Amino acid sequence: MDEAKSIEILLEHDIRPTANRIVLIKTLAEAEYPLTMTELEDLVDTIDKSNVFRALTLFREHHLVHVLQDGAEAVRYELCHSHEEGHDDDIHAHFYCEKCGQIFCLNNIPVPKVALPEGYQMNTINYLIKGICPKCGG
Amino acid sequence: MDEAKSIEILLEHDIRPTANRIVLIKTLAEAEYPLTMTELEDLVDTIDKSNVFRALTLFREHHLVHVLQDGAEAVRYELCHSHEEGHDDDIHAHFYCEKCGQIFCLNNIPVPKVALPEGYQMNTINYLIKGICPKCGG
DNA sequence: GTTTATGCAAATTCTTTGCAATACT
DNA sequence: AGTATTGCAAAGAATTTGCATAAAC
Repeated sequence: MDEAKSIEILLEHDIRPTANRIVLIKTLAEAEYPLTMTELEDLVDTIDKSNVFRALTLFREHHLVHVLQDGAEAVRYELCHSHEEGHDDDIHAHFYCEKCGQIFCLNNIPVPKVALPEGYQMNTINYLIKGICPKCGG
Repeated sequence: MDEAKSIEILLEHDIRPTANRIVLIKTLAEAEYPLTMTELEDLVDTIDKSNVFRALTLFREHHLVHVLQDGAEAVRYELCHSHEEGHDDDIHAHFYCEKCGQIFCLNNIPVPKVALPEGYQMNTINYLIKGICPKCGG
């Protein structure tokens, strides 16, 4: 992505296009997969991590980036219901409430499967729906 | 869950049923949603966190628990492709390779949607397929 | 008696904040 | 001038390891 395009994107989201932010956008755009903050830090090691952090926070607030693997922000464990080695035939959907932060298991909603491209072998699926739960939706 | 059942589960997975592990299994089984390590630590505050950590690692290795929100273990950012406030109409599937740890965007695989129970409002979906990527699958 | 599990302390890593200096309008 | 942005340093939080003791087989 060229600089002009980065600036355009920033302006579209009402963010002042500073030099640092332009580099960050460019780096994010060119990455082949979503980056962690740390990876982004390492790719643009001219920018201090506190600033990377603040830029990403700002981008999120302005809906310029979205966060993958949730907003619960953490590794979570639950018991497997199936007892076979290697895979889990009880994969159900989960719901993450963006207001109260709680995770709900939607046990009776099986995870829909998709056809994978050639060469990919599926083991399990994380299907996390994010939104507002009944309690918070009032 | 009673103690006998916890012991049975541990033995089924070839794990020695020590007192600590029995408590951890019981706690995980009774939790209404997947727990973070920290939450588990707090629920069973008799057990040191290093031990909780080692027990969970063991459980994972023996396929007794599975990990939600991936094994990349981290919050990741990527550019939004849609520019509308509040939601993202470019939600596509992601693939996490359990061997090399890389995340792949499956851009041409849209995330399948499911019908939510009454009261839940969806905002976005994380659809993460875990398995082995073409490179690692040889 | 040998192996396995545990607790404590401490090392790492990752995320976040305080503050003074700098850049922008 | 006044507000927004930045870097540095350091605080917090979460995860992970080393090691000596205790428990299990």
